[in-house]
Amino acid sequence: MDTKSPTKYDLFKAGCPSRQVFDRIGERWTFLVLLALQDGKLRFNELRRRVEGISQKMLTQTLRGLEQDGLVTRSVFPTVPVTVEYSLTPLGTSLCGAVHVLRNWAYDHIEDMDAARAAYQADHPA
Amino acid sequence: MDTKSPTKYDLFKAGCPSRQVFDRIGERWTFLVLLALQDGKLRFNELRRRVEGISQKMLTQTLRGLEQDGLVTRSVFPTVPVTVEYSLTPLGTSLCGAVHVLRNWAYDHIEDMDAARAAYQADHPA
DNA sequence: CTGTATCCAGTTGGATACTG
DNA sequence: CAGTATCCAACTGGATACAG
Repeated sequence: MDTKSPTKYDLFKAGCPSRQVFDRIGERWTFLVLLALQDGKLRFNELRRRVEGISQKMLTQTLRGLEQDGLVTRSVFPTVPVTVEYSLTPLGTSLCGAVHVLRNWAYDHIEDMDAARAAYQADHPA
Repeated sequence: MDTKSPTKYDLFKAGCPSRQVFDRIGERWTFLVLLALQDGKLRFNELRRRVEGISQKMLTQTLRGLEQDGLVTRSVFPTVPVTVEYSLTPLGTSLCGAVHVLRNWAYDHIEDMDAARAAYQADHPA
């Protein structure tokens, strides 16, 4: 059991590991960039095209965050113009596995959630 | 295989199930409230005390979101003053399972991420 | 106790222009 | 190609006051 004791890290305390990771994952684009890289390395603009709706600014920012956390590797090749490749680190690949569980849950239950929202609207007239 | 085909829901398209669920989970307090309820029903102020740092406004807002998505049930008892209990629905309990995978990943790998951030700082002097 | 309503400072993130 | 820099409109969320 590698998991730290609840005494050291309280789930409901600020700054616990869960909050750190969920803060990163919750950044809206992070999990998409992570999943986009799971099949192998991609260049900046390839990523940009792959993830619908992401702006250049947010892609840069998201990648920097992932790089800092040791989840993604940035490789620069001194071609002209420059070539930059991004790929998952082993840690990033590992996180991807956990993200997939949530992703699969989403696909399997989205209709239940949609139905619940419709029912809620019906019960709560404007 | 219940998972919908990639044709119907493209992971990288706006509005796909993953984005909807991650948007909700990513709301900073959502996953904490979800996990706080996994051991049974709680009242509003019990939840408030359990989740460190959440404001009354955000707790209300988070609970309304979870309720709309069919993840949490709100029960009002006409006592004086009023008593309100929140509990997970089966759908919410199901989501909790997926959230736990990510939570456990966080506990198991937070030190790797901390180390990566320290290394990044060392390599990128201000 | 369990909220709702309002104010407002801080953050987010797109658009745009520019660089090596 | 792969960014950086800047502006700014929109959204977020805490604090506070009030209510059933």
